[in-house]
Amino acid sequence: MTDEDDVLALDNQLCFALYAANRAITARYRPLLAELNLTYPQYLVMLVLWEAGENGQTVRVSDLGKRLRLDSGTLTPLLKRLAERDLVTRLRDTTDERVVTVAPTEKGSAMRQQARDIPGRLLCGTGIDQERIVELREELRSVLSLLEAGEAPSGQ
Amino acid sequence: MTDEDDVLALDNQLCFALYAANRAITARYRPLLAELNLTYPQYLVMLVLWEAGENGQTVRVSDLGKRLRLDSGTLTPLLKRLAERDLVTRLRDTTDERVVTVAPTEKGSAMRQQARDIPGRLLCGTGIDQERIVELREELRSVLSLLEAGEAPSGQ
DNA sequence: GTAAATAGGGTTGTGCACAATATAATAGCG
DNA sequence: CGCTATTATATTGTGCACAACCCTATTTAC
Repeated sequence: MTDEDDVLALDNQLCFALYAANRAITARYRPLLAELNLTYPQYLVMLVLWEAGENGQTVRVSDLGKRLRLDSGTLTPLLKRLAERDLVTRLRDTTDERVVTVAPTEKGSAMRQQARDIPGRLLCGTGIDQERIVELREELRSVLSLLEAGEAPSGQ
Repeated sequence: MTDEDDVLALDNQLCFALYAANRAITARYRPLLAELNLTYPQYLVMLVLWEAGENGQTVRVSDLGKRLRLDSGTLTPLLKRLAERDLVTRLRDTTDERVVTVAPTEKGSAMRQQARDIPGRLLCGTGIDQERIVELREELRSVLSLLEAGEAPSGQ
C-alpha cells in the first residue's frame, strides 16, 4: 500500500472514528431512553427545554436549532411528535406569527426526574473514567468550534 | 441549578459533543463528496472496498457490516444505489446462495484516484493540526472499543 | 408608502440507521 | 432421511438529517 492510498485507509480517518463512536454511544443510550419512550434527538430537545425552563427562558424553534445545530426540517416533525404525546406545547406568537414557542408541559417537566440517573448509568461497566470523559468532551467542543469557524472546504 | 440538574446540562454531555462534532465533520465532507456524487456512508463503503481490493480480499455484505458497524437494513439499499450507478457489483454466491459478494466495478475503482485528495482538503482552513487529529482519533478508537466490550447498560 | 431583503417556520423528497420480521440455505443430529 | 438450529441477506416501518423550496411577517431602503 502506497502512502497515497494510506490516507484513504478506513482506520486512518478521524471521521470514521467519530461516526462509529457516536453511533456506539447513541446505541448505549437507546435502552435507557426507551424507558422514557424518547429517541436520542428527542432527549436532546428535552434537555434544552428543561435547562431553559430552569432559567425562566422561553425557547423558539430557531433557538433549538441554534443550540442543537438542527434545522426546521428535522425539528418540526420531531416537536409535533412530542406535542402529540403531551410532552411539549407549540404556541405560535400572536404578535409575530412567524415565531413558534416551545415549552415542556407538566408531563414533560416531570420527566426530568426520571432522566436524572441516565448520565450516570450510561457508561457503567465500560471502564471509562470521569476524567477521560471530561477531557474528550472538551477536545470535541474545541474541535467543533474550529470546524464551525473555519472556512468552507474548497469546492475544487 | 442544583448539582443533580447539572448532570443533565447539554454542555456537560459527552454524547452531545460527539453528536455535534460528527455532524459538523460530515457536513464538511458533503461538498467534497458531492463532486463524486457520493454520500458519506457511501464513501465509507467505497473506502472498505478499495482497501480490500488492494489486498485481494473479497467482501461480503456481512463483512461491510462488521467493519462499518452497520446492518443489512442500511447496507442493502445503499449498495443497490451504488450498483445502479455501476460503481459496485453485487453477486450472489452460486454455491451458497445466502452470500452476496460486493466488489467495485472498473468505474468504482477509478473513483479512488478522485478521492485521494479529500482527506487533505477536509480540514484546510480550520486550524486543526495533524497531531491533534491523530490523538483525537486514537482516543475515540479506544473509547469505541471500550463501549463495544462493555456490558449493556442496566435495563433498570 | 412600497419594493427588496431578511428572518421564522413549514413541506417535500432522498438517504441513512435500526428494530423486527421474513426467507432461504447450511450444518448437525437422531 | 427429516428436524432443528444457525447463518446470511432482504424487507418493512419509524424516525432522524438535510437540501430545496414555499409562504408569511418584519425590516430596510429609497
